[in-house]
Amino acid sequence: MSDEDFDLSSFLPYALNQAAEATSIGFQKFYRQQYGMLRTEWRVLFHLGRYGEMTAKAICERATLHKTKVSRAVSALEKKRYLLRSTQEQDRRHETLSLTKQGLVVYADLYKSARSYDASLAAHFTPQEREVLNRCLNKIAKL
Amino acid sequence: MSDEDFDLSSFLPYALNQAAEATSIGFQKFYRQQYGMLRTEWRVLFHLGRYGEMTAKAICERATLHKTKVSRAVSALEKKRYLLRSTQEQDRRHETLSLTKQGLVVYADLYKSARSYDASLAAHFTPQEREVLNRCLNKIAKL
DNA sequence: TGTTGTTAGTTACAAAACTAACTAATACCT
DNA sequence: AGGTATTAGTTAGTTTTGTAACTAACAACA
Repeated sequence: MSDEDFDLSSFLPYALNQAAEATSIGFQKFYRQQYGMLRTEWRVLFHLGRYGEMTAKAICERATLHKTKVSRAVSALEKKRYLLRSTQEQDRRHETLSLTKQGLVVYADLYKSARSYDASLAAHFTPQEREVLNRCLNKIAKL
Repeated sequence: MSDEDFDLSSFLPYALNQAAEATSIGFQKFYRQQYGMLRTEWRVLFHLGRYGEMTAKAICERATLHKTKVSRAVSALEKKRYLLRSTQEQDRRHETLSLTKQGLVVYADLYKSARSYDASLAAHFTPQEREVLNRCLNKIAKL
């Protein structure tokens, strides 16, 4: 690659950020406008809805999120009555988080929105492109 | 796709964010640790170094950045003596931004780092994968 | 000329994120 | 048992971002 070809759009961290931001802004309206949620809150909600009850620590690890961010998201979701905490008896440092009825309803709605939003993005690509894109992104995320 | 297959790693906005964050963290050490720069500052510096002098407005448009963000980055770069502003005579609302000698040196160094960092990322993929990845990301960014 | 509208860029205030220090519970080791 | 180290999670203070209102310069047109 010659020097002239290396502009920002071919610099992977930049291209990833631009693409990530573009899609995030589009999806925000579902969780932000409709439910007043922040991105981290949506992620925590999704984790609990999709994978079942777990501790904040487990969410941190699965989502690569810092514990302070998760702690605040959990508080916010609790205040909205979307989740419940329950301290584990055998080790009172852990608290199991689980969605309330209302939380499950919100999750179900956002889950549907996520799927259809994802489908609308996917429509711009061939199945092969989607496969490559998905594989590469997940590989990068684990670097 | 069945419901069970739709987890976060296959949700494009999420996968993009995770990948973007992973690569950004890796590249931060170059501009942040070495030069105390923020991401927006690096982007502005790169624009001026790569494409030559231009106004803040032009940078906003090329980089899809909000004007307040650019305004602050320009002030920071000016304070570091990496760039100069000069008000255009024919329309005194515009100011042309250009890198100082020192700014050019920093740009050259970060440019080299960016290229080698990018190459180290690219090494994980086949030329074909890189091509698909690049094309898809730039397409998404323009949606 | 004067009024209205637009544009480039800045500033002020509020929201959100990051870092580091903290608390409370438990484990480990003597 | 008692002291030290870890671990889960929270809180406090700073930095960074986002939003909206602002200033200054110019344009357009009566």
